[in-house]
Amino acid sequence: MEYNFKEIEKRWQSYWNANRVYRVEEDEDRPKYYVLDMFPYPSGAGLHVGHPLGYIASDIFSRYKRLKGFNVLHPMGYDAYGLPAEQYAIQTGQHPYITTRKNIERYREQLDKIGFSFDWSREVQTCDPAYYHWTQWAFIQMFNSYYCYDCRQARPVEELKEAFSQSGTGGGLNVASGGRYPGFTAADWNAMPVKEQDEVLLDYRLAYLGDTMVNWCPALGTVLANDEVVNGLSERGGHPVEQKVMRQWCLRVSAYAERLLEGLETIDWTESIKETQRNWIGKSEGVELSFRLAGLNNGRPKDEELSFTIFTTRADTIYGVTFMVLAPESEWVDVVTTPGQRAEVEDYLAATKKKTERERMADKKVTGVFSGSYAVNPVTGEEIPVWISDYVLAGYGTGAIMAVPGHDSRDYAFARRFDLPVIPLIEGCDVSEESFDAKEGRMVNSPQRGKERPGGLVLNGLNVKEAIARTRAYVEEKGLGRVKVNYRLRDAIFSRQRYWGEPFPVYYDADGLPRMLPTDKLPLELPKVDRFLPTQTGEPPLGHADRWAWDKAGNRVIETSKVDYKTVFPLELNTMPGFAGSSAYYIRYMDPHNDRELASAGSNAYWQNVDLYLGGTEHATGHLIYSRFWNKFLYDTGVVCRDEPFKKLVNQGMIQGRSNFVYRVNGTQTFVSLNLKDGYEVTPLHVDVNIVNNDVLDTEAFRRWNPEYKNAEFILEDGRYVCGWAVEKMSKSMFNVVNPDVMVEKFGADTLRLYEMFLGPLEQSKPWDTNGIDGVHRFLKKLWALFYGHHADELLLTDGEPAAAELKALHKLIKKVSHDIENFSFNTSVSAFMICVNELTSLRCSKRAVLEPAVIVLAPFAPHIAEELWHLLGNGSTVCDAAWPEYNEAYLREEVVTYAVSFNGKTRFNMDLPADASREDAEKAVFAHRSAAKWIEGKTPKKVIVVPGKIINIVI
RNA sequence: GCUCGAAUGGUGGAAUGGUAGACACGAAGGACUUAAAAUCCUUUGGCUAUUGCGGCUGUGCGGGUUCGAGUCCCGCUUCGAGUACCA
Repeated sequence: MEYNFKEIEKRWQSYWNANRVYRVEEDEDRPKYYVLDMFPYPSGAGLHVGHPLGYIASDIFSRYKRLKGFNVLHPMGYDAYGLPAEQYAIQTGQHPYITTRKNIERYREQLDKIGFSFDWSREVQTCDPAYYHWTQWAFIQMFNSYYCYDCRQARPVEELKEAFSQSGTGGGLNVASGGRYPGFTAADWNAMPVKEQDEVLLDYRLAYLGDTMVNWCPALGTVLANDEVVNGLSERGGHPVEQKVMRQWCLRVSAYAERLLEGLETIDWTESIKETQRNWIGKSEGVELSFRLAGLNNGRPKDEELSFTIFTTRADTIYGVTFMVLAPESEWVDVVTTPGQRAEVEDYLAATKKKTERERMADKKVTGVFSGSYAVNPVTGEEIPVWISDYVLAGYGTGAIMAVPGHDSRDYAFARRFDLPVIPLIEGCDVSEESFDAKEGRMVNSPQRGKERPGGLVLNGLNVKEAIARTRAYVEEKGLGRVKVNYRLRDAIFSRQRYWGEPFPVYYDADGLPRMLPTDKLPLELPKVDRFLPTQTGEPPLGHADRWAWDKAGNRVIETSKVDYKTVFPLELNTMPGFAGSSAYYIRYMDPHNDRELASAGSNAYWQNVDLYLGGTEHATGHLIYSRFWNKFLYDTGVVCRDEPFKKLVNQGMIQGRSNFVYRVNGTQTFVSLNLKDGYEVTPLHVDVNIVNNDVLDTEAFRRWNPEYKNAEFILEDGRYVCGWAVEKMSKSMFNVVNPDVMVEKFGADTLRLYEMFLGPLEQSKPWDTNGIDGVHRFLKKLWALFYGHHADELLLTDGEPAAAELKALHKLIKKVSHDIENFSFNTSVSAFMICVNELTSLRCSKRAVLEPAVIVLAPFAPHIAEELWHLLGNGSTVCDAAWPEYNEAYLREEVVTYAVSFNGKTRFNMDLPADASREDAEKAVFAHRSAAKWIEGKTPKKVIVVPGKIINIVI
């Protein structure tokens, strides 16, 4: 009987489905294990062969853990809200409700063909109201919380109110805020109208409405988070992005910066992705220093001292400060600009405002303008000019810097452009061509000779590290500033002016202040709006929903399109961004049908957090930061029991496309084979990889492929047309997209699964290349032949006692595969299967006692054929319920071991010895060996090194 | 610029400091076939030697540690990924 994979796979897929084989329930008697894949965006293009790579790996691991006796949670769902889904809907001119449903169906169909062990009863879809109920709920919890740095956790805003009414902002409060309001006393607070109090509180909430500089993308008609902007262009679609101040919902992710950083030490992720997150969080320790403005009156009373604050990590360079720079957006710009400079400054501000972020970056020209004012160096007392330039960012630090051109390359470029002085501060450094940015060397000119002040700061002779410490101490002692830790991590902008996302559970009261919906009114469902397209002006499409309002009785208004704001309040028109729905989905899988809470305490206590998370590195600074933040917040509020969501993270590499080329002789319809093309003037053209097999073109299919080529002629080599190839991104335009369905159709799911693993190490990016798939398919046929022979129809199975060689082949396999799975080295496991089957074939082994454990070991990799064989072996239940076999070292022991004998490190001959020979035995035997004398040449060996079982090296 | 990672045959890739190139593809030759497909067998890093047992060389480059280095250390080169006016 032939290996009929189509029939086998169909049979077992429907069996697993009908018998709910992969359904899991909490089971206190078994240890849990939670394996999670990053759930997909159901895009219109469907799955290509790259997508299942991680799913196959996690499926192997899940099945393995299950065979090892764990209760494995392995769910799947769809991240269906957000930009990609909506862009696809716009492109195809269909409503996102329709496209999303269709795309999900298509994904499911494709996934089902590959034979995954997902528990589909736990499926979640982020666009399902029953799911985003809890996204909205979490948002409300964040709105009702503030962050306390002292207790290092989120606390209810009620507590903050209490503290304000007791002692205002005094009383040692150390909490996260936007710093928009100056400090106040308890009396101030208690005298404030409620409306004003609410506005102040908004500046402390973890979910807050703030006027922030945002990344506005006109083409997409929405703002974007920092991680959605790449090189000043939108990640989706590559549209230009500009900076704009807008009132937006934000999440105070920055409050968690330190915990997000520290948490990395407790989790098992690759060093590179941890490093990426560390850089993204961007912790830097430095000092904030106040600089007084010199003699500036600008219409103010002369005695009023004005000073602004800067942040620096290089406090040691204080003696090299030759000018100050403010960001154009800094609130101090207006203050420092003198009447004489006003016109010039305003021209400059207008010019920088016009530029987009991208233009600012692309434009390497150094620009800036003098404000007319001078600041006083707090250490030297010198007056230095204050400039304005867009190389200083408003969003980082204080939006103002002290410029040290001698030791900062950007300051250096600015100083050279505007002819400002450069003072070297490190012994022997040369600043005639460039600045000396390295933090090493001995300080000089600090202070410069003749400029010493009594009791002043002296850094000369110290190294940079010491100088930084000395300066910090001095600054604190003299009250010139304070030690400050800055983070690059910004708050996440949480509003999108788009239709296809979670509506905010927010309405605006008569004062225009945001109010949360009562949680018992959730979910607030997304209204079905026909005009869902984004707008260039930033008016959210939900504005087209004519009944999008909330009445005082607490109901969504459904009766009237005339909104009477005496009785009815407008609902928030923005929707949440893509990462909202994906930030806590792993919690929802624990208890997906619970309509009272995100997940019950019991289910969370059982499943805890994700043991193994598989996905691409592209989410390093997006989803993987937001999820950790979201989870930490829920941890603070006691909803989940673990501080970190994902214990172990494995990143699968990307599958690139492997494009094929044909070479058309210029001006003809003649195509010349790869190795003959040098004799012709040719143009390489992409050709559909699906009509190329092992780089050989199916010429007939090529003529049919495109009407343009129906009369194509070929110049062949050895009777074949050989195509060229290149590794490129997998994309339709390069005709290199390979669909998993095609592979399943041609070779079967088991072959596809094995082959994707065989391709190379999981973490490595690699091109999809079908050139080797035959070998894997052949392996399955050989395995089949162990049971059925090649052409015979009778079963070869026997019940005999296995021979030593057979047991050895089996136990070698179990050992290798057990090891490999634990180390995610699936490619070498596939090799181990091939070796084992080859050995058993040459031993003509069809013994049940050998084949049965081998089938169990294969089951995670190729579940369909394993299930079929498992039943052939006479087993009733499914192979998924079997137990993973343990290997026995005793069968692996060799009776004889070959030693390599070397003289002075050169291997000269091999020698067999009993496996249990001691070092002494080995030493004795080597001198007795007939080949030894030739190499020893009568000399006395100085030393003999014996590596048991491997090497004997004789040093002469 | 900074950070991280990688470099091994024609190709994908193996190799706890111990006979480099497992396994697979491709290629060459052969068996079975009228033929093809399928299947099986042999060879396959390079150079060299062949009548046989062989010899030399070889893991991007240059050093080092070691009896012994693809593997560890130092210094480069190239490629890839991430990140960037972050003071």
